[in-house]
Amino acid sequence: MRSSVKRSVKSAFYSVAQECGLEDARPGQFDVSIPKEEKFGDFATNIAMLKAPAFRMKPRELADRLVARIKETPLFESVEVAGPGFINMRIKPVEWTLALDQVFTKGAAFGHVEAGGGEKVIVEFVSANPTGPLHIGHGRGAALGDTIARVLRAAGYQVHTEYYINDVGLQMDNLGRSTLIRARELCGLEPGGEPPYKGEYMIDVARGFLECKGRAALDLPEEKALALAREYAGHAILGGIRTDLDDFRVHFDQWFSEDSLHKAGGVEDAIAVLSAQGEIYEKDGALWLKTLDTGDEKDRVVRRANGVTTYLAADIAYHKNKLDRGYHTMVNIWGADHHGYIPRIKATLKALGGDPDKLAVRLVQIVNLKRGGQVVAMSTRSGVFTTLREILDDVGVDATRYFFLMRSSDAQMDFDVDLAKKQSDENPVYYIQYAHARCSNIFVTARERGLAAPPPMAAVDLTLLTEPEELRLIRKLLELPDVVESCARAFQPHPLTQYLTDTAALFHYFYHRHRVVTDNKALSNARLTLVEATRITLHNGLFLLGINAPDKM
RNA sequence: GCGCCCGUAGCUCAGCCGGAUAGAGCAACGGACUUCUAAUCCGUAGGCCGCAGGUUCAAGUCCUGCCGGGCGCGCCA
Repeated sequence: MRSSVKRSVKSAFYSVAQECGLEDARPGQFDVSIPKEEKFGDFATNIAMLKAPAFRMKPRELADRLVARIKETPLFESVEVAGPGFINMRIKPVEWTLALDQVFTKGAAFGHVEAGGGEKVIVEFVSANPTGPLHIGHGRGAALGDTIARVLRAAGYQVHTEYYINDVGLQMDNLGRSTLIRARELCGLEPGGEPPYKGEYMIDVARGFLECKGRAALDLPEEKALALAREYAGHAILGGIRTDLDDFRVHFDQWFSEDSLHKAGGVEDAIAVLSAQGEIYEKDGALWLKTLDTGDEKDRVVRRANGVTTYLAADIAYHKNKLDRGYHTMVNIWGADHHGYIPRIKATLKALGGDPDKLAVRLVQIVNLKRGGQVVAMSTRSGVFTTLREILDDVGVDATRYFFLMRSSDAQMDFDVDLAKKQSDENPVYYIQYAHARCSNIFVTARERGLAAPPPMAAVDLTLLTEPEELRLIRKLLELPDVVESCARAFQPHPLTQYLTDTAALFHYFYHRHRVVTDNKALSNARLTLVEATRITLHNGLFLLGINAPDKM
């Protein structure tokens, strides 16, 4: 609906421009927004205020002339100038009700838009080191990345999701060492030091290691035992991570191993290419990448003096790999503590001849865990953290996802576990789900009364929907495509949660004022159709958030 | 010291490219179940948008400087 209005305003603009002898005037960027106050109409535009100088007119004067033209479109009931030069437009109610038809013709695809034009996008997220279970902070990134991927798909992009596994290096050695130390403890042997990873989960990993490889593994030479432990523990922990993510309804198209990158020579290859471009130089025996001129604070080492490549080198190779795979846009969801990394990867892309703007990094701010009113600091190394698993078991998938998604990702948040548990019944997600269940239940009642529910479209006269509560709801339902598009553009899904809350509120409001199933069969059919449109909208919106839409609660 | 994020109702947070009288949920208070689910609805109350300047028809929004909170500034990953 908004796009139809925008077209009308544009064509009015060109007409007026011609009248004024300004043939080459362009409307440029202007707003067609939904006013906060209903009395201002269905849509408002600020175009007259923006373009008045170009026409050498006062805003209201230009607005008057535009109004005369806009009015010619039969879509509008009224078009008027208001305030400093806003043009307020009201759509004929019947146009709204008839537009409801698109919800049914699109069905499960209602809300989808073509904005992406099939462009290839890769969304990389979570990518937690396989050295411990996912904690609550990873959960936030997982919910965000997965939902961004869903929204981008709905917006017409070809989306690939990926988890990058840092399965090499010092941390994996530490993991292996922790496993061996815990295993020796379990066998009553001299542990041989403190485990680098102190979390209790390491004891379970060690137990699994002993069951799988046998006690004899401990008698192997240190190097062999370590390699065995490292490999076993890495797989075991990654398996747990996959299970947690599956249960959180987060599924990846690909799990990309850093180790595979090394083995395929990708890292050396990337360094060679960048060297050939003159982007890498040698100093103090190490190789440095020129990142300074892309906004970094200093150049960065990619290969140490001892010949070992750095973490950055692998990441460069990984992003080169993404570039080579032909993605138009690369979305990375990172923890906020990695923000210093953005200039480095952008520098890499630039050096490789790619467009640094292809990389869109969304930083996820810290999740502070609150328990008994106390903020608990978390650290994988010390083993003090609340796992995603624990939250899922306590709070449930739906509420947890909603909780993470209802806030902007770049604001820190406190996750008050006690509150989330205690007040789970009052979590706003239930408000939306309840609206959906209510829709379904109305159909049950309607069928009991012998009505087809939802009714076949041919039997429905939508123009019977004339109550303000009905029209308000219809207007909101038809906003979904706009919301999806703007969420996709910003890589930011949280407006969708607000939209669904608003939609549910308007539905509950309608429900309390009007009976759907009555003796008036024609009206009942029209209202049942509205209920079905609401149900489809809520269902599709919840799906984008990865939240269930129950038929019964 | 430098860089990034945040500061809006008692609490948790929305407020997009500047637009009309700054919103939602929770908490508080008062109402509504013989009627399709009361996990709902209606009403009341609650604000120096951190502070100070600047830009303009218009600033919570943009710019500058402070104040407060968080994070980052490794030949760690």
